[in-house]
Amino acid sequence: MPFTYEYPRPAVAVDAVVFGFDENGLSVLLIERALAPFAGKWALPGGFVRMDEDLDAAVRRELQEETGLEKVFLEQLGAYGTPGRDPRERVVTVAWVGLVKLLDHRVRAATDARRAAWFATDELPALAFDHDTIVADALAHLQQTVRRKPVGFELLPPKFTLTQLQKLYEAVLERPLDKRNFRKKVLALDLLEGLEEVEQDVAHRAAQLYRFDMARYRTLAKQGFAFEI
Amino acid sequence: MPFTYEYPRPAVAVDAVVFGFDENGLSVLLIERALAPFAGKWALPGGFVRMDEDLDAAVRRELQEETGLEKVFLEQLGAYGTPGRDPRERVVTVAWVGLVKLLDHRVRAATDARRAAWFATDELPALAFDHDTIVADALAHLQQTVRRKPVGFELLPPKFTLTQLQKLYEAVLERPLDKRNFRKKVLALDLLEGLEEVEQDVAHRAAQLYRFDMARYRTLAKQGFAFEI
DNA sequence: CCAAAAGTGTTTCACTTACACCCATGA
DNA sequence: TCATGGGTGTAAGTGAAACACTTTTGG
Repeated sequence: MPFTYEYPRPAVAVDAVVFGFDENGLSVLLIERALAPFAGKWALPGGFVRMDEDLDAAVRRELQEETGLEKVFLEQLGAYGTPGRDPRERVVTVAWVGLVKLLDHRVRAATDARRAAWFATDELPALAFDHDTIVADALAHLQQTVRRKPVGFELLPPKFTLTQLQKLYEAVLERPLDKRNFRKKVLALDLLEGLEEVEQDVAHRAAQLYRFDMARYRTLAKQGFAFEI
Repeated sequence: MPFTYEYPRPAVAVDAVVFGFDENGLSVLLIERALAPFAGKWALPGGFVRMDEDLDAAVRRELQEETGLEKVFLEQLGAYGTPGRDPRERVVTVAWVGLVKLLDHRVRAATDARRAAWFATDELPALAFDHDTIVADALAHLQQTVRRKPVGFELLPPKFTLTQLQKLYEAVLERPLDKRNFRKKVLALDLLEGLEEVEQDVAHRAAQLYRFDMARYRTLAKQGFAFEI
């Protein structure tokens, strides 16, 4: 069932740079390519856009199919279309940055039909296509985003400690932060709701758990918000 | 000479939101559509990407062909690909934000074969396709960019006064700025080079002219830079 | 001499930064 | 009782914001 056009057309694809976070730091979700080109290499999850689906629907579908992830927080990163970036033919891809609560998703991603795995951002293998560039751009984008929106919380479980939150910011910004100043500033945002619970099963004083106030979160996310830390 | 593919493909286009600035404020360059759909409506300059050209090359070519503009400062805004955004068929467009020194280009743009004209950003007509949305996103992008990079200077003539620069920032940010604080901050950047000349033919005290130091400009543009004003 | 815009400093306040010790808990 | 991370306050410095008058020039 061929499709014919008067002028040649690039193929249009989507790719996702999905970040997760846990005690080992920041990770990116990759899949191992089964087919040429770059067979055996790791690459970003993604695929071709269908004619009747929006770009964000396409990337959500591909994430679901290839890695099992659903309900991912996604922002568009930009289009990559240099001729030759795919050796087979001209492909223009629209790249997205995704954030997930890693612990929720670790197992499902690894047990899918295609091999999918999380890689620490400081130990990434060489990737297929121009995906190295896209991941580097996505990291830079995340560093910017984290200062403007409280998206950090997209990466944490529903209940978390202030130390976890600080480690997350340190991992994204790649620099150490002062504990007292960090707590002062983040609590001053009036975004966190302190719970009556503490973490369990730790060999030291148990930390208080927090969750974030969704209403306040949406207000801040909409207004722009500047979290210089 | 038809082109046939196994699966259907969207068309891939580029569109440019080019901003200019003069004594009347901030303007956007539009072209009047000759053909359906939206014949007679104003739209962003743009067109389809050729198979052998990069995305930024495509937008530069279209700008040259449709408006006469060349050597425009361009940044990618993002991809727009919702099905139905073009009533004829599926088109994914990659939008760009451009900045030009308006006075250099005013005449050429208006004398081209197709009708092209500058519109003040606060008096835009209803645009074809989803171009209203793209322009709104481009304005938001410019407001962000202007705080992070000294791109404001892309919009001014080579020699300019501090008042012109302040008016530009006021137009982009849509709020008044304090004259003394503005001058203090912008001069503290060590980016401007004061000239021995003053403006001519004004009915009041003539203002000193400045130009910007390209080497310093590139340093700041690369480093990120934060110009909160 | 009048109109119009250019040019110029200081004070106040808020926020950022640097910094060190005691506390609670489980092993 | 020891090891581990949790939790807390203050002082100094820096940067932002508010604010009004004199100067220069051409008409």
